[in-house]
Amino acid sequence: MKYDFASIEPKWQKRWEEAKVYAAQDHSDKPKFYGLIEFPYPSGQGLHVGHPRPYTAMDIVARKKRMDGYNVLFPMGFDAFGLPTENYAIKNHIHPAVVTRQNIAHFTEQLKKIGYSFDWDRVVDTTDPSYYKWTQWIFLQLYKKGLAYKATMPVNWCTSCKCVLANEEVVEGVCERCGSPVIRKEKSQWMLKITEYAQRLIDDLDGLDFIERVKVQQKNWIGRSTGAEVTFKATTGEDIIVFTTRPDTLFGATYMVLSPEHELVKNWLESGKLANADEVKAYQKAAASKSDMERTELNKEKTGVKLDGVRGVNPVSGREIPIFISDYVLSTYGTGAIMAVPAHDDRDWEFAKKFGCEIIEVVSGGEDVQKAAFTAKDDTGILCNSDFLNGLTVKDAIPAITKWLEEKGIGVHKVNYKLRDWVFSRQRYWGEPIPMVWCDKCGWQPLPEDQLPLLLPEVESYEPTDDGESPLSKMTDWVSTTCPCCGGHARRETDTMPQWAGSSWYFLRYMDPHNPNAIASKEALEYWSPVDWYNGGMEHTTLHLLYSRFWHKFLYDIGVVPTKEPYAKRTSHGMILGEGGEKMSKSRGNVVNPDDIIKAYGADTLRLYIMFIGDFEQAATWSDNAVKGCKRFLDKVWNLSESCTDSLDYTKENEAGIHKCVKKVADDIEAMKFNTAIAAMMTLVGDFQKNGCSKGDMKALITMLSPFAPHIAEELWENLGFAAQSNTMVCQQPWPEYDESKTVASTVTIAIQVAGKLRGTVEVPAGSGNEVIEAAAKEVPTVAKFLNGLEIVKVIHVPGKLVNFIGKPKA
RNA sequence: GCCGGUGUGAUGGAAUUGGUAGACGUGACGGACUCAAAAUCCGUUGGGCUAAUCCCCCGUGUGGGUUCGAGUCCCACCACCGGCACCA
Repeated sequence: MKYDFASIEPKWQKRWEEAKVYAAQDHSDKPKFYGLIEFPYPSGQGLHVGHPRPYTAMDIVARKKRMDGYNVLFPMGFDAFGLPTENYAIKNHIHPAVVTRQNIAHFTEQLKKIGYSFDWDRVVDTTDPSYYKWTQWIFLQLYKKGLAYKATMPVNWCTSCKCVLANEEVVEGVCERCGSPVIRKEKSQWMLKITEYAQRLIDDLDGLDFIERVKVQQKNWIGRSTGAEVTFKATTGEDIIVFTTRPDTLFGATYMVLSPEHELVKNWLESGKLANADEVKAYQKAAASKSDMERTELNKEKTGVKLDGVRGVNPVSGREIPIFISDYVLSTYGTGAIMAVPAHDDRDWEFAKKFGCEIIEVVSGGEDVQKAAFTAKDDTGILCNSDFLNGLTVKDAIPAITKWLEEKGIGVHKVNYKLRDWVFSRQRYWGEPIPMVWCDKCGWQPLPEDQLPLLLPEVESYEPTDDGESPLSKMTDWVSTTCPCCGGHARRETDTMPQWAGSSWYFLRYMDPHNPNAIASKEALEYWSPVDWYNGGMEHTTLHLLYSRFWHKFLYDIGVVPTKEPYAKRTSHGMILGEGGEKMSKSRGNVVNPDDIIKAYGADTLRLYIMFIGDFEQAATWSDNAVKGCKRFLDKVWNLSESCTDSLDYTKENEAGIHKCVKKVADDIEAMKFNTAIAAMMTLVGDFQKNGCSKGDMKALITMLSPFAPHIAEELWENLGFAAQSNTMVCQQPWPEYDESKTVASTVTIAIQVAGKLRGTVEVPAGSGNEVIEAAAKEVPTVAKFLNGLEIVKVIHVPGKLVNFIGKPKA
């Protein structure tokens, strides 16, 4: 009989589903394992080969854990709100909900064809009102704790999506999703105070088993820096508070710079303090109209305007210094104002050169500060021209001056973060409505919880508008409501939540997906938390992964979830590139559709290849040819099952190899080295072909293979009679036993080196003593040749591996 | 500029963490089977030297170093990839 994957695969998919073999148990004496992969956005194009890489990896892990006796939760769902669906709906005049339903059905069908062991009874869909009810509920809790607030500020505006973006969604000045330019727009937005959690988001990384680059990237993004806030006086009497990481250089502050949007500038303009008001206003206007792209452009020459009529006073030297406004000082970081120390900061130096400001060296040890700034922060710098700080190292001067400033009441130690609050409103239709109501009398009021979910209304047109109003604002019937506080006339918030809302807590819903009374029951949360292993893409490190950690910490604080962190372990997979090593894309025409591979070779071959393709964490290049190698391997396994002997014992020649393979594959799965696990099984199959094999040998092989290629494994399990015998499927089997003593061969090959160079090998009985090995080694002709004329001064033995003779020429 | 990663045959990638570099797969070449092809099976496949699949020499981005021994550790550099970037 031939290996007929096309009939085998649907057969077992059906049987698994009917027997619900992959359903997670809510109550169990077994230890629990919660394995999670990032749920997909169900796009119209369906799955591409990038999806199965993480899914197959976690599926193998989940299957292995079941074989190890765990109660496994391995769920799947759909992150279905979002712009592509909305845009597709607009173009094709179909309601986004209908499009979403179709896409989810298509994805589900495709995923089932690959044979994943998902618990299909726990599917979540973020667009389902019974789901987003709880997304809205979490928002209300955030609001009640003061962590959601409405603020008017310049925000990122995508010119193509016609929608605001979070900082995390802007990549190099363009929209992360569509690549269109992002401009700054003053808008009133719902914000989430993620900054309140900045320190905890850094600190709690320490206890987590996350791959290092994820931790590093999150820390960089949060961007903690320590320094001091120092109060300067303006000659007009106001305080100007600046943030600096180098309070030690305070004596070298020769001018100040405020961001163009700084409050004091407005005040001075309004009160007529500035002689060059027109010039200042013109600069403000120019800065405001710049896009993010222009503002962050590299090597851009510094611009700015000196304020005429107001000066600052250096609080330590008492000197009057000029004040500038410039867009190199950001209004959104620190206090929006800096003291400029051109001698010891590159940016200040550049600005000072252009505007002719004084450069005073206050840290010696570098080159001439008139030629370049000396920025070293280590012990190489010694303070000078700094009164009582003179002679101190930078490291010592920072705490000294900070203490002094605090005593004098003109400065405080201060920590700042680059992380900004999360801009949470979107001016689009296909998202969760924000459950807030505006009353002219009572202000913003949260919708009472018993009115959740606040359903997304049916609308005629969901087109975004140029003026930045949500499509929902046109639904006057829906918008118009009563105030929950005073009962008077009120208006609903018409913006919706960003895509990241639903995905910030979905892993909790899997624990108890149908609960109408809570995001999940206390018992379910206690039992399943935390996620034991979460695999996902690096692209979500400073988006979804950070946001969901923030939400989880908040839910922990209000007593909803039992753990501080949602995910105990985080791993990440590399991308699958098209043939030729380029990113797969429709325009390049190098997209591989998993359906085609399944049709031609079967799902098991697809699974095997996608895991064999290379190092799981690195990018890998797709190769149609290499797929065939995996198919050939499965063909060999199939043929062996038809030629094996009836014995249920391991064949003597294969026994050691099987035991080694059992250990190797188990270890490799845990370490996500699926490629070498498969290679080990390929080698074992080669041995079976050479030595012949028994049913018992095949039983071990099939069991090990089953997490990787589950369909063929079930079929062979049945064909060889194991199913009838045990009345189980192979996926319910325990992992084969490993006995180290069985792997010890009777002889070992010892490498022989002379002066560290390989000169031959020798076969000796296992456990031979050093003398025996040395004697045997010296007999080897190629070795003897090199030892001839040498006096051996030292012999190094590596047990079971190697012997190395060190000699010197005989006198 | 700062942070992180990677660099090994024609090719995707292995190497038990300092101990026989190139496992396993692909491709290529040779052979068996076949009228023939496909499929399958067997063999060869880093470079040099050679009659030789004997032996020897060279070989893991480059240059140094530590070590009996380095793809692996240290120092300096080069190239590519990713993240952050006027964050005071």
